[in-house]
Formats: sequence, structure tokens, C-alpha cells
Amino acid sequence: MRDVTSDMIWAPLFQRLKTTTGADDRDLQALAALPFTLRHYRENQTVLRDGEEPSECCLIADGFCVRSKTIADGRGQILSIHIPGDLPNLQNLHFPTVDHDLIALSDCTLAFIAHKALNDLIGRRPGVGDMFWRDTLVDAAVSREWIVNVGQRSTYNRLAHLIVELRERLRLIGRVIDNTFAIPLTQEQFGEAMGVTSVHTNRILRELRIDGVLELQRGTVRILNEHKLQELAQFDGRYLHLSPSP
Amino acid sequence: MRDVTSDMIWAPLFQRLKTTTGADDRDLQALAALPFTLRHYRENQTVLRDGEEPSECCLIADGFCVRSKTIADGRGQILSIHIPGDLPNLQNLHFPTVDHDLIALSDCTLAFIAHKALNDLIGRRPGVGDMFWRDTLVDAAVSREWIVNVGQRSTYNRLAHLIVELRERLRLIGRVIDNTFAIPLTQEQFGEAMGVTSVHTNRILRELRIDGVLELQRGTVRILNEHKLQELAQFDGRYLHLSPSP
DNA sequence: AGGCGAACACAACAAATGTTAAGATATGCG
DNA sequence: CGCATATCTTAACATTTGTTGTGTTCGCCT
Repeated sequence: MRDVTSDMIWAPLFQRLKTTTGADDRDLQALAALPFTLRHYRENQTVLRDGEEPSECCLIADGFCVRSKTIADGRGQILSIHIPGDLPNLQNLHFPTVDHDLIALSDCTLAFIAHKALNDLIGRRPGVGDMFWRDTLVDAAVSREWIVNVGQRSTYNRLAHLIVELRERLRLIGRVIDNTFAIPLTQEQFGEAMGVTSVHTNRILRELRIDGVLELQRGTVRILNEHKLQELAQFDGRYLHLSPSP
Repeated sequence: MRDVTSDMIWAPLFQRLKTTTGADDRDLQALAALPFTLRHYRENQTVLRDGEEPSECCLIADGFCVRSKTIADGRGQILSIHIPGDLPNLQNLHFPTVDHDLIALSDCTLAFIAHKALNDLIGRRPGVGDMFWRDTLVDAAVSREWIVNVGQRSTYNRLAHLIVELRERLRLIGRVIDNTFAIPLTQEQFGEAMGVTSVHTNRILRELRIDGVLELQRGTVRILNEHKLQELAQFDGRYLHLSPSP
């Protein structure tokens, strides 16, 4: 396994925090000095299981994860998609249990940081606590937007919205090049994120392709018509709070 | 307007916090000593508007409110239903803007408490901050459960789940008597909460009535067959964290 | 009491989405 | 390289949900 520097671990998070919360450099340096444990996960491996009570928070250093819930009849719903720089179980800093699964979509590298270390740091540097606090609030705002997406938008528009949201978040960490970027979900998983079947996802993807809006092949999205995409997605990025508030 | 004592304002919140977070009585007493402004809203009146930056948090003392978002084509989605004792914009303590509307479903009495007063109190009594922190985390967990509800459950099961969730929350504040309780939504609004039309909501309600599961008349729910309801809702209340964690 | 508007009820038909099944294409592995 | 498996693609048909329209009921106001 190739060598990983602390820099590579923290870079996406710092890039995001600087853009969204106007982070203080000394807070970030203090964060980067924290001890962490790297763990690698393979595609489809479970990182956190519903009901667990983790003693660490994890930072996605590389790869994609999803939160997901499975109901009694076996149907699953993806609740959110997480990319490098995300802290998908920050809530466990103040709340014991996770109430969903966290699953690696692709091969992933995660850095685990002990709650104790984080809490100590927050005690010394309240700015770090504030950043994290805001981060969980953005997370909640994203969940609310997903309710709207699944509840009200047509599947055609819904997929457009999902893709634009991911693109904006990927752009923040420099993962969008020439209107092309990775969202390593299968069509079945796109369906689980939208609350429809894989067959229907396939139908909608074909329409988007035929209409010249976008193409998706094996987890790589290519935008063909930016204007049309915007029109379909009706994306209002305020909920992501992409710029620091006054 | 009849006289309202401070006790009546705080009682539902305290009842809930005692059950869910094992609140310290001195923390609650300190809360009850905070100055607040009472405001009354009529049915369908907007309490907070998308994009606003409130300087106060509100506590629902009496009545029901919903969070709701409207998309470009005019369709609306209800994001959550709030009952007496809820603090629906606690997030604004640490985050400036609201990204949805807050609307009174019925005639409502809300107590507004200045951020400054709350922050001062949290500084003096960290336990209060912890309680609030947990409260927003439960709020986020409810949002995630709604994604599952709208995305994966059949409308029939979805309505059962929605009603059981509300019942459990209403039970906490003593508003369930003899399997009967108020959820003052119109059928159209139940539809907006579930992501379906009012016509379809009506169909599903008829089925539930014919099947002897429950009855809904003008915002009053009566459970007819508890066992069947449970079976349909597949309700796992862990996400509400109804009992204090260890 | 009468009238008005909102909410409810229900039916007929249209559109969206699920189900099942089959073949095609890609990917990993021996 | 060739097999084995997962993913993608598509079609036909079933089911769910939306749309439109028309009465009916209820609560409120005068």
C-alpha cells in the first residue's frame, strides 16, 4: 500500500472548510496535528453499522461512501453520498449511536480520530467546534433537500438535481475537470438514492442521454448541456452554504 | 386573550427533555427563567420565511407548525411536523439563515427567545447546550427517516409510519388519549408530507378506514387496530431516541 | 337559517413507475 | 485467453399514482 502523508488526508476537508466557513489557519493546523488511524475499506464494505456506538469520528480521505437504511422488506434507501473531506459521523461526538449504515461505495481510505482527541481540541480551540457544528447543520440541510427531491421532483429532474448537488460538492474539492467527474454509484444505487428501481433509473438515464443533457458510464458523469441541466435541476445551492456567512 | 403562565409555555419541552435526555432540573429552571416574547399565529400564517436570519429561537407553546419547501413549479413538500415543546429553528443559534418556511398549521402560540439570552445561558450551564445539541441531532435523524419513508415505503405503509411517528412524539407530551390524538393537517397537507397528491391521500385513507386500521376526521386520528398499524408502519423508534442514552 | 368557500369523497382516464424476463456488455479471475 | 459474475439495456405487461372533473359535506359568517 502506498504511503499516505497527513497532508493528503486533510487536504479535501481543509479546502472545503476554507471555502464554506472561512476557517482559521491555526484551527486547521491544530486539527492536522491530531493523531489518527488509517483504515482501508473495499467496495461494498460496511464502515459503520446501524446501532453501533463508535468512539471515533471518521474522515473520508479517499473514495466515496453512502449512508443507507434498509427496511423490513429488504428495500434500501441511500440517505446521503459522502466524498473526500466529509465527516459522516460527526454527530457521534455528542450522540452515542449511529442510526444507519455507512458503506464504502468504492475502495476507500478513512482516517479515524478518537472522540477524546477531538473533544480536547474543541476545548482548547472553540473555533474547531464551531466549524464542526456548522458542518452537521449543512448535513441536516442536505437531508431536508433530499426529502424535497424524492418527494416532489419528477425522476428526470430528480436525477439532474442529485448530479448537480454532487458536482458542486466535488467542485469544492477540485474533483471536477472539463464537466466530467466521478460518482461511482451503479444504476441500482442511483435508484436507491432517488427512491426508484434500477430499471427506471436506466430509462431516465437514457432519456437524459438522448436529450443531450448528460452521459453516465461506469460511475463517470459527463455534462453535455449545462444550460439544460441547470433548467432541469432547479438547483439552489444556498442549502450547501458554499460561501462563509457574514 | 387568556393569560398564559410561564409554566404552560415550558411544560411540553420539559416533559420531552426529561424523557429523552434525562435533563437536570436546575438546567430546566434556568431555562424557564429566560425572558421570552409570546406571539400568536393564525392557521396558515408564515412564522419564518426561507432566507430569513432570525435573531431569536422559537418554542412552540401551543399548536402545530410545519417546515416546508416550495419548488419552482409551485409544488410544496412538508419536511417535518412540529408540536408543542419543539424548537424548530434551534439551528439558527449557530447558523444564520433558515432554508425553508415555517408555517402555522393551526392557531399557534410561540415563545421567542433571543439568541443572546440562550447563548449566555449555555455559557453558564453547558448542560443546556448539550440538551439542545442532542435535540438538533434527533431532528436530523427524523429527516433521514423521512427520506426513507418517502423513498421506499408504499403510500399505505408510509401514512401508517407518519402517523405512528407523530403519535409517539405526541404521547411524550401527553397528547394521546384512548388511541385518539390530533394531527391537524388537511388531506392535501398529509399528501405534501408524503410526496403524493391529495386525491391519492384520500384513496389511501379510505383503504385504511375500510381495512379497520384507523380513521381520520378533520385532523383527529383514531387508531382502530393497533396490531395492524404496527405491522404496516414497521416503526423502529430508535431514531427518536425516546429514552436517555447511557 | 341561508349561503359561501374549503375540505372531502369518489370515479374515469392518463401517465409514471414497478415487475419480470431476456439478452448484451463489461470486469475480475484463473 | 475464456469463463463467471455483476452491471447495463431493453421490452412487455402490471400496478401505482396523477389529473381532471363533479358532487357532497362541513364549518363559518352574516
